[in-house]
Amino acid sequence: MRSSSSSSASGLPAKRSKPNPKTPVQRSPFTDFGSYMAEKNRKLRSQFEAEASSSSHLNSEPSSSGDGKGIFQGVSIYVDGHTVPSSQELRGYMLKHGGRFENYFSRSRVSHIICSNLPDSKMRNIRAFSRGLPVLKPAWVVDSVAANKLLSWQSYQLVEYSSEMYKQQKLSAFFGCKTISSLKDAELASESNNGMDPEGLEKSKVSPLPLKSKVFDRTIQGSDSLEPGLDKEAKFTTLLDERTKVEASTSSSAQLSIQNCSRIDDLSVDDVSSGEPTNAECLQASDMHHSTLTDANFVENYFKHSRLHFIGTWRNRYRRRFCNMLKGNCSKGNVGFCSSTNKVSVIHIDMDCFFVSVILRKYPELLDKPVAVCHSNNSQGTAEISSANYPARGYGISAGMFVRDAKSSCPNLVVFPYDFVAYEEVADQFYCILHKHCNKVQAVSCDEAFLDITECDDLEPENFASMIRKEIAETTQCTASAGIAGNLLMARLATKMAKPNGQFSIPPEKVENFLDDLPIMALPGIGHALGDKLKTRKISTCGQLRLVSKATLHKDFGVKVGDMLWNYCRGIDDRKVEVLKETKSIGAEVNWGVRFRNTMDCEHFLNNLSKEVSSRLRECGMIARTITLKVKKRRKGAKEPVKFMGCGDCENINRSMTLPVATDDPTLILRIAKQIFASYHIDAKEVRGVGLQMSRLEIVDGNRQGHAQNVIESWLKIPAKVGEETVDSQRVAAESSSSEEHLLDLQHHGKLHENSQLCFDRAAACSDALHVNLFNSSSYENASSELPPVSHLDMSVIKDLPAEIISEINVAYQGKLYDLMKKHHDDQKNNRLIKSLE
DNA sequence: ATCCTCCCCTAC
DNA sequence: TAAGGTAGGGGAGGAT
Ligand SMILES: Nc1ccn([C@H]2C[C@H](O)[C@@H](COP(=O)(O)OP(=O)(O)OP(=O)(O)O)O2)c(=O)n1
Ligand SMILES: [Mg+2]
Ligand SMILES: [Mg+2]
Ligand SMILES: [Mg+2]
Repeated sequence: MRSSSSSSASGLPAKRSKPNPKTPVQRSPFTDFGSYMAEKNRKLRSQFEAEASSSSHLNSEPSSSGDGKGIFQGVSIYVDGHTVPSSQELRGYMLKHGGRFENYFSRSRVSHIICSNLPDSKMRNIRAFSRGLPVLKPAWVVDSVAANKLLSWQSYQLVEYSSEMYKQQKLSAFFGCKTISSLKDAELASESNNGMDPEGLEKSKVSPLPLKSKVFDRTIQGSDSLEPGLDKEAKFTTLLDERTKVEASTSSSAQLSIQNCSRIDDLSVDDVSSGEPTNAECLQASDMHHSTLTDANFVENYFKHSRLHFIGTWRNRYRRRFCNMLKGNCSKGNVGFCSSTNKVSVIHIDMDCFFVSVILRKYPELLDKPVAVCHSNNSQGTAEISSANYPARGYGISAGMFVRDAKSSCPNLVVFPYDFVAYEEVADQFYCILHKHCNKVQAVSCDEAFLDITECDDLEPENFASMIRKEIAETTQCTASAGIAGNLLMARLATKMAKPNGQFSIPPEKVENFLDDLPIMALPGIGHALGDKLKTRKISTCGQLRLVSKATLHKDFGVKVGDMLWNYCRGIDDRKVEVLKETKSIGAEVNWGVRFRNTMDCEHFLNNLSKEVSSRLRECGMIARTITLKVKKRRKGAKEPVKFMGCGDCENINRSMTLPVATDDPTLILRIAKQIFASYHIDAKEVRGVGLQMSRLEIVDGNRQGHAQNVIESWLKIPAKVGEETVDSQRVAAESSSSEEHLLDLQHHGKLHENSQLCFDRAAACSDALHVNLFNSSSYENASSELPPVSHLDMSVIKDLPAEIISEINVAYQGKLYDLMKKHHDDQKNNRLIKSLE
């Protein structure tokens, strides 16, 4: 009540509501959602007003210049990197003149980013990082103070904003013309696809409709289509022996030829050991961006192209975009109270061959031809298939398979490159539709969710499913399939039966029969390891698994896993449809293209990874106490991996360290990571993968100032290590002091625990938290950042748009549009009321 | 018992 | 050439 009224007061040109709800009260944005949104909208409004006033060079905020509240009223800056004047001075200016200063970047709390000139290479990062907020020179603040008014920021921009490209993309998605969306990504595979790739082809055309060409026809000729009517067994058998990834050292094929390659010159290092060929010497000149040896910015570039990174990070983007939907959807609904009277009804819905379906919207004539999505079309290549459509699956092609294996079983396979922006858009549309029709949605992945429709009485489950599928197909031009059953397990199994483009219901009385011959591997939670273990016990179907006693299962697999097996093979599943639970860990790892010549290379990489992890923590508003370094080390005797630039057969070496105080400081994370790495005592040349994971998370304190003080305070309370009274963090970090290393060893052997905290010096705690972040600049991550502020939208126009489009725009604005529309609606009523009273 | 850390396993 | 990530569940075993 209270919060919703205050949010509506601040969300609008709230001239007649109280001028400014007192700002100094800073509540945690994450504990009070209403005020969080209110604050967010307030920020956007002030930004809008600052922009609007730019032509006249006057601040349009009526109160701010007149009533002494200060010229920076409503302005909240984040200072990135070193500036002149210093960030502390800028902070002083802001606070003195009614503005705010944020120590940490947050899209919701920052209205302007202040940054000094940077080298070109860093510009891109800033651009991505700014997320649509103006990036300005410090002079904007200084000059404004001097002029005693808020000056237009336009002429102080550090980065010119040309977001037109993206806006067009976004609009094209709304109106179903999909000509532009992947032009930019087309070059990805065009180089490798030898002109056989229809994506590359399209680049040379302007027509929105793909025309057939000779090359094109040749690629698709002679493909057989898959016989449609597969029965249950057939649908599930592929799951049994799909194991294709064997790291055997077949010496024959695509081994890299060892060449005399020129030494990399931008990182002059001369201690490359002689004798055996080094990592650097194994590379060819054309490898520029494919390994850590040649690409100083490898981490960022790698993630930009990684499909697994895309699907792995999607959940957090969803969390942010649909946070308001997640809030109202409390999962405590029917936990069995009403289920006695009303049978629980669950729908599982999953897009059909998602990545392929998305691209085939532009090539409908290929729908019945074998098509896959993959980085490479090279029939010798070890690139992995991401998704294969159903005709392709008829040839045994499935996700994770090497493209050379796929092409060898199906030479006519058409391969498309990735289009992550498009997947993101379709996923948004998908979830928009789900949330529109159901308030109990459990997101599983970017193309898959559970719905609890027990309380959607107005429609039979089957009709509900077909209604939703129809809307998804019409909106996204991609098909989804649905499973309907009495619990999550059976609904998920039903979906497999339903695919492609269908739906399937398993009523309770059919459950036993359905499961009898079902291969156990088809059960969720049973993968290769469990499958093998059961196979040695001569168990391969659910029917056979049912014959094993619960006690035996407990003994062999533990209580929880034993229960799961016992329940699932009987179709029992107690889980409820739930919203996303709180995050427990945040991490980043790279196990491809990792090749180091020496420790320096490795530490450079750790530096980038620390920044990456730090920025991910900050995006989530989290800090962490435990840092885990994960390293993959080439196993003794293992050859160069069969997969190009892969990690091959490795030993995993993981070790964690818990800090006295939670952090998100990249400098501190780096220091710990280096220490742990040093404690491994391994040769950097043997490293094939590196990861950093942060756990023991805490939600960041709303008041960062207080937090920073606490950190410093508690760090200062820790007694300094003997013989380490100098606090030169740079030096200590750089030389990786051997005493620290020993301390870590001791700790790991259980001799020290609390004392291990001593190995961090005070400088780390006091180190300046401001720094240049290396944010990911993948376009899908900024998907909604380059739009105009939501306050620019004209509600009277918006409200007349088709619901579909409103919904899309709402997603683009992370749900803020609906809020604003509601406020607009309420305000209209108020206006009328006020008018009638006057 | 409960909480750790260090794994392995699973899913997309 | 090619982009083998991410996060949660849970078991084993040790510390408390
Ligand atoms: N090993 C995997 C599994 C999945 N994906 C990506 C591509 C898929 O399109 C998407 C969704 O995964 P699904 O398991 O839902 O597979 P599909 O949607 O492709 O096929 P299906 O029709 O079986 O759902 O995730 C991937 O890149 N690599
Ligand atoms: Mg799918
Ligand atoms: Mg899926
Ligand atoms: Mg399984």
